[in-house]
Amino acid sequence: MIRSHLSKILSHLKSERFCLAKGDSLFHQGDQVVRFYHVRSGKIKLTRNTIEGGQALIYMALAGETLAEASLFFDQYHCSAVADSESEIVAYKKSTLLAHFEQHPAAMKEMLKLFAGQVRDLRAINEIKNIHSAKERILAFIYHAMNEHKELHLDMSLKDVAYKIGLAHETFYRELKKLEQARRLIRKDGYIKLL
Amino acid sequence: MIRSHLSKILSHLKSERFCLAKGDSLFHQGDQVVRFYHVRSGKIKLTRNTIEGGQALIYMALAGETLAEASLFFDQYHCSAVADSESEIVAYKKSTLLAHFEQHPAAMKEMLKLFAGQVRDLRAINEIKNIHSAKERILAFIYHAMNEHKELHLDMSLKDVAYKIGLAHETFYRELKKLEQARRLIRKDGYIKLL
DNA sequence: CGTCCGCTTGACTCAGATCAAACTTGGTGG
DNA sequence: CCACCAAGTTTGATCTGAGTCAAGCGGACG
Repeated sequence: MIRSHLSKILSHLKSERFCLAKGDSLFHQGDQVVRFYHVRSGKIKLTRNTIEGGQALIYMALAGETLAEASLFFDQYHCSAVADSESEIVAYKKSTLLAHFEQHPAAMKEMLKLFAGQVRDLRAINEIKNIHSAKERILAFIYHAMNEHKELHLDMSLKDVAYKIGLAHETFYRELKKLEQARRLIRKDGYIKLL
Repeated sequence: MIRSHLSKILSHLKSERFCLAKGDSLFHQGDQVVRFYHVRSGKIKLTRNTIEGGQALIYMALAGETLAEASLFFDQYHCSAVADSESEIVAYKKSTLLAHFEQHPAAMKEMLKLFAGQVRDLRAINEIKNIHSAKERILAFIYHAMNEHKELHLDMSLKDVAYKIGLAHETFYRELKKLEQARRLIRKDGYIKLL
């Protein structure tokens, strides 16, 4: 899991702070890009209008992550952002940020590193989604996301994890239970420990 | 589809040129990262060793694309690269590239833009893979990847496209045929045109 | 106290994976 | 020029496992 160190990079930059209640909107698809956001706490659901007129979750930005990275270089947001729980957001003006990068290449380099990690991470999830067996898919995800102690701290609901790896949440619960019964892992609180 | 403009960014930088025959290896998972690669022609298959000891395709880098972006900031390659057809590769020393970025922030900014686009693209594919219906998944992919004329130029085999969107190639062929018979699209040569 | 939502389990169904086989196509080499 | 091979494409038949619907539980929160 790639975690942002953005706050370090941009600590002395002028910023705004927003506190959102669940359901509050941050921006809408098609809006002019003015700000770049960093999630301090809570979670922000990014959705996109689908062809059929529905809404599809494209990403769940958790505490410590940034969102709409690509928007920095585009004029309009290509997705909408809504708080999925009470959230605290730090926002930087897009123009301020780009100007800062002009003058501080080191900050830009950190940003580049951050994005590179994102690319790596997304490709891994993409690969995982090609595993058809639910059990193997779950194991692959845990291997991918766990820390060096073979532990996975779940900073989101199991339902969201299920979505993240492309499984129906019922299937996810079931397979997780089976894996636990087969002594492949232990679950407690917000942790999963691989055996 | 995000296409690289890397050659423009790095045109005057010292580089090496490799010509690979199909099957030739560029680097292996675990190798020390020395160079950063840009595909001029052909295609490079990126694979990763799976837990079970197999090989999983994680990305097919086509002409104009870069590969192993994340490796710029890591010591080892996290995947292996093998030419999937006769390919021409331009390589830059990692150290040269990073030094160039130090002195030319504009180049780094272009790179940042490139990565940001990649992130956007990968999230889109991720979203597409969550669509369960094969037919809808295929349509969503075409919508995503087509140009302004509702045409999609396939620079890879249908089999690879099937893999890219996470379908068994048989299913992909079948649904494509159905869509063609239902006059939703036209297929000819390496093109798909939406109606 | 009621509502919401994540979690859990059961039963059923079917769409897509899988196995199998044939046919194109392109390239290689004798 | 043809024989041959490899790989992509196509179609058929079968089957299974994951999606879906449904229903109940429990904790958080106002």
